[in-house]
Amino acid sequence: MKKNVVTKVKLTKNQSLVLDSLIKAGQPSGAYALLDTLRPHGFKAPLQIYRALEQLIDLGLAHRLESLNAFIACSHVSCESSAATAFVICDKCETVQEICDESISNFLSSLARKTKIKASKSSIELHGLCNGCSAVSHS
Amino acid sequence: MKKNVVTKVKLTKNQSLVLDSLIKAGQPSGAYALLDTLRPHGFKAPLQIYRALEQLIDLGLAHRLESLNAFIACSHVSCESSAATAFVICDKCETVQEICDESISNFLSSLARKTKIKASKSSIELHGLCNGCSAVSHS
DNA sequence: AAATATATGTTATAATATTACATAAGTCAA
DNA sequence: TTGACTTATGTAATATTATAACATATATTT
Repeated sequence: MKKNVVTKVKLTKNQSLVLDSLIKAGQPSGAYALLDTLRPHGFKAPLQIYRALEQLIDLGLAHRLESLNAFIACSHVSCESSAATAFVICDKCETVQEICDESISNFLSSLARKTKIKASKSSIELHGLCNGCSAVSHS
Repeated sequence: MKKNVVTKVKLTKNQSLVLDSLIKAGQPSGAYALLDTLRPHGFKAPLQIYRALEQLIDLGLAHRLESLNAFIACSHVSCESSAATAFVICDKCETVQEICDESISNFLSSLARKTKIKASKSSIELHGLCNGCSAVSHS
C-alpha cells in the first residue's frame, strides 16, 4: 500500500478552504454541498471542489466515502496510512467513526495475501446505527 | 446483519434479464451498460435496470461495488450472507474476486463491537493488481 | 370478482463527476 | 532575470449515475 506521510505541506488557497469546510461540517459532505458552502468565497464550479479534494485525499487529509459519494476530513492529526482505514457510519445521525489500527491493516494484508493481489487502495465502510441512535429508534 | 437466505425465488422477466446480463458480463457492469445490453430486449429506461438490480441485490443474487458504481452477479450459488462479503478488484483486468468467509464476518463483527454500532450493511473493496497483471505490468 | 400488493413503462429531472481549453502562479536551472 | 517547466486555477460544457413522479399492468389474496 502506498501512503503519504506528510510532515508539513503548504496547502493552496482552494485546498485550505475546502479542508476548512470539511472540518467545520464534521460529517460527510457531498462535493456540491461544499461548493455551495464556498460560493461566498468565490467558488463557482464543481471542479474547484473536486480538484482540491483530490489533493487533500492524496495528502491523507481527507477521505472519500465510496458508499455515500461524500467526503470527510481525516480525524487523525495525520492519517499515516490512509489506505488502511475503516469507516463506521451511522445512517441516522450521520456520525462517522474513522478507525485506523492494526486490526484493519492486518485484515487487509491477509485479504491481499489470500487473493494474491498487490493492493493499492481499499475501502471499508460499515453502516448501521450508532450506540446512541440504536437506543432511541424503535422505528 | 440482515441477510436473505433464499431457497427458491421466481424472478420476474426484467430481473432475469438483468441477472443474465450480469452473469454474461462476468465483470463489473454499470447500470447504463446493462441498459444498452438490454435495449434489444425492449429496455428503454434506467429505472428498469435500477429496479431489477435492487431486487437482485436484496435477494443476494447481485452485489453493488460502491467504489465503481457498478454491479456484479454474486459468484456464490447463493451468497448466504451478502452483508459480509469482500471484493478484491484488479484495476487492470477488472477481475473481481468475491470473498465470503469467516475472516470477513469475524472482522466485521469485531469492528461493529469496537465501535458500538448495530451494523446493517457493509462494503469492503480492495483494489490493486491481481496476480497475473502484476507479473506483467511494469508500467 | 374485488381488493391489494407488486412489477412495469415512460418522461423528466436530480445528483455526481469529468473533459477540454484557457490563464495564472509557483519553481528551478542557466 | 529570463525562460522552461510544472502545478494550480477559472470557466463552460458535457458525461455519468441515480431518482421522483405518475400512469398502467400484472400477480396474489380473500
